[in-house]
Amino acid sequence: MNSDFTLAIHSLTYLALQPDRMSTSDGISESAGVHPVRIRKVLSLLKKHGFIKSKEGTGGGFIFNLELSEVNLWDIYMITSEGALQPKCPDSNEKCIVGANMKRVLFTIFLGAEEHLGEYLKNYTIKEVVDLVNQEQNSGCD
Amino acid sequence: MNSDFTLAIHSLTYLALQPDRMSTSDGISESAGVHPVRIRKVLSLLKKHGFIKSKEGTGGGFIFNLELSEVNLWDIYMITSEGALQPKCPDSNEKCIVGANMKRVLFTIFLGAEEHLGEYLKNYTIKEVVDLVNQEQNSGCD
DNA sequence: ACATAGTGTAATAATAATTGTTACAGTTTA
DNA sequence: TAAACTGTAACAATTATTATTACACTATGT
Repeated sequence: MNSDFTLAIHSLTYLALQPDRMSTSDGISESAGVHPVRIRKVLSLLKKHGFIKSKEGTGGGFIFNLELSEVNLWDIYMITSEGALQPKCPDSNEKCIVGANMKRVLFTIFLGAEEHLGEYLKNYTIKEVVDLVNQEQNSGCD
Repeated sequence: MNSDFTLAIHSLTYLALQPDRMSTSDGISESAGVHPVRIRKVLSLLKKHGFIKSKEGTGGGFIFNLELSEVNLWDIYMITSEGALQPKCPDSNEKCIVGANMKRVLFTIFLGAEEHLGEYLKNYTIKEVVDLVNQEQNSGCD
């Protein structure tokens, strides 16, 4: 699974815990253990879809723009990773009945798989994720 | 998605259509458009689990060992790709409540996602895949 | 017996995908 | 006008995947 998906979840969870102030890509990247530019790339997608707001300049950063329960993991999956389940089949032999048709058959099956996965992911909103993170009971940020 | 999974499905479908004679890794690799050594690697896993038989030497090759409807895509997934849904999270900051706990929370969620996917994949046996391939109606192998 | 056609598998090379880094333009605040 | 940010593009480094080579081993046919 694409790690943009989990970075997006991580970032949104981070923002959810800082509802009253802007968080910087540096802060989030330190929490997530990746480069700040990657965070900005992922968050730029989330912003485009209205999940968060951003502000440039001193004191700027990112902040949640919706209720936590309005954003579920399927939404995030679709934005960051739609089609990621699809296998990248090599071009197979069109002269063979298997080679010629397998790609289409698998495409259909995996399309269904993605939809099915969607039903599961819709059960988790950022609120649920935040609750799960809190349940694990560890120390807070520096 | 891991392409070992789809190569395994491709190979088994190929074998399903050649029930009376052995197929070689060369033949399958030509149909699938990959290197024969990869086919042998993937098929060696399937053999280990009893789905197929193989025979070395002249006239040897691979052949199905079960009823087509005894092998479903979840079985194949488990053999070739178990855990593939799990994202490879970078090591995040243990001093941050999000960084410290996100990995475990995501692990749990994705474990559930894989189980859920399993329910879907169990609906497809190789028999169904063969039927779908035949429905697409293209020319046969050389 | 021995040439031929196969599997089985390890080691390595090539390629592709992902991730990190640098650079810099633009924005906001003080 | 300096400092602290976002937004992006371009490029470098790393990692993962795939192809290839090599060769031991096995069975068959002559």
